Amino acid sequence: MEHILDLIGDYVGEAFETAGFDRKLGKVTVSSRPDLCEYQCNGAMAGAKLYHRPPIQIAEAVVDVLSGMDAFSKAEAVKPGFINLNVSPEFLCGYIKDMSEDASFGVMKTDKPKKVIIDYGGANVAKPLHVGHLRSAVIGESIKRILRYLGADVLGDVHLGDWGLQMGLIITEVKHRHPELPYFDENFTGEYPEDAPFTISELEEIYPTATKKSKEDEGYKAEALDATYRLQHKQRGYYALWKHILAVSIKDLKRNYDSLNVTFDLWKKESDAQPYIPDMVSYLKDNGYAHIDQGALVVDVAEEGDTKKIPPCMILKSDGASLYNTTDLATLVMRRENWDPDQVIYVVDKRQELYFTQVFRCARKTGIVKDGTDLRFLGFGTMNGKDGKPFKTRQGGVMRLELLIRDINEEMYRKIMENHEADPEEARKTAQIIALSAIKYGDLSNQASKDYIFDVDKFTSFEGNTGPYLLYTIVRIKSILRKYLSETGRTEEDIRGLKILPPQGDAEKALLLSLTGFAPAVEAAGEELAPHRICGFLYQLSNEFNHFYHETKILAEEKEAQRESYIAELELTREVLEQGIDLLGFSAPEKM
RNA sequence: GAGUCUGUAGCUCAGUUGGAUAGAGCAACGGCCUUCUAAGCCGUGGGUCGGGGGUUCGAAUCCCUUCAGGCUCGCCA
Repeated sequence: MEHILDLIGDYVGEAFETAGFDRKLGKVTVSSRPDLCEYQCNGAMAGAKLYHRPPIQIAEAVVDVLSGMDAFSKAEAVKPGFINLNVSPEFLCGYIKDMSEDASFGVMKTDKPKKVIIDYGGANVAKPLHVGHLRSAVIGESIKRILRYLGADVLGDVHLGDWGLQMGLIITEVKHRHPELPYFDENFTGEYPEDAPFTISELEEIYPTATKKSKEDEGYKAEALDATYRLQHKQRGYYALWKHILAVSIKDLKRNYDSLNVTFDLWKKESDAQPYIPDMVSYLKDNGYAHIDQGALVVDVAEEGDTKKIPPCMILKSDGASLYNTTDLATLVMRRENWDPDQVIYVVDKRQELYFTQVFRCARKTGIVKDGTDLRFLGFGTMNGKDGKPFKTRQGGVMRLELLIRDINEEMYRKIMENHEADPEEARKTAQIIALSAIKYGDLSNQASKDYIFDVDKFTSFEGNTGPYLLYTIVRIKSILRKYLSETGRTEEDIRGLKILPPQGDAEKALLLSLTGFAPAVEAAGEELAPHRICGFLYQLSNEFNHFYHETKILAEEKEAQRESYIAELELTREVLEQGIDLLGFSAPEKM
């Protein structure tokens, strides 16, 4: 379905052509001066040089043609050479009708779906999620939904950190506490227990304890290194214990991500990429890509035109061990073999940008990814506290994500109970829904690449440009629709068949005009990987709706056809808003 | 030191890729609830878009310069 801007642009282009100018000049944008007009075209000014004529003359000639067209209720040429346009209510109504019948509200799905893997989440096994993980999860989830909505074939991969010294540390600490366990008996040949010898909360305590010990005690550290080595060489008992760590930890991570409404299609781990490393390393060596420098195996990735020296991409450390780069490159090998993606998007802290530049260049240069694979780095800024410094607990420690969410849920629950009489159980559920919208919208409404301030007070006050405001708007609409159904005895199916009439008043027209912005907003968000574009659209739409709501008696409207038209408009607004917040990764309650 | 990002109202942020008089929300002040949810709506005040040059019909947006801050800069992830 063609966008309204293109549709109008076609008319204006035609008018340019009829008046004797290039139709390319007929590009139309939403007006920057809504007090003057709805849409504008600046092509006359661009054409002034081309045709050596004053822009206003060109504009006037074009306006002469436009005035005869049914699509416009106003077309005028203004001072330097602006062409100001209002669309006719009938034209707008026609577009809205098409939009409401379109399954994706006018969004153009790609006919050739590309295969995309989004690498987000960034969780580590045996470590609780903390606030630092929030942005990756929230932004990545939204990007996944947006691209999928645009028709791409998308896989979200959590890419779990489950390899390396951290695992050795945990195993060592477990060994110290329970040396009698069969995992540490090298002569043990039987079946290992099915249940893990620790719970998730024990696991979360074991890791920091072990880290602390290893820093203070050389012997302990050596033990951990040894355990890591044994694990990586799949010593039976260690490997079995590691499996327990994974199982316990992943179960807990899933629970946490679920509570954020974040889901992954792939639960791949760093360890899954390990088998690809040896072949990859020999490939890099044999083809002359990698060479030894200062004892380490590296691939040069400097390119002409670099504004600074880009250090080489290190493949193996001077002790021969692999490192993060190795795993990430091997992961690309694995992804190519298993899924052959056209695009891989990394949603990670922006401080890793240089590092990923190295990895991307190395992957392209060496053919680890096929030509044309689009490797995208979507770096996000730091989540800061009110003081502008990285978000911390009151004690100055790292804030666990679970606790942050719980705090906001509590605060929300308190607010609901304070404002309304509500069933406590119902209120708990509603509080969760609203709190999630507050957290996610607070993040997504900012540009991802910028640092942003996570102000708990602001988010729990829920006024203005916030998630709860959007939910409130949706709930209002739902409430009216419910009442309409019960008054008329009609079904939700009936509502979809109601006819939309050309808008009568300014508020109604503004609402419909605002609705037409859905497709461009979603497409822009997809192209720029920028969910905040959708936030901006939804906020504007909500404003227009609330304005319309206050000006219009909907259920009390006397003319039935008009009332039905209002209801149909409400339904479309609701559908668009709910689709919009779904793309952001949250949903609306029935009441609040 | 080099590179890079950021700088817009007291605070938090937008600004549709160069358009007209730079917009919201908080905070401040003033209105609107016997009528579809007031978590709302309407209004008032608040700006040298860090500073300075340039490009052009036209700049918050592009170029140069300068100031301030953040981040990064080979064996961590």
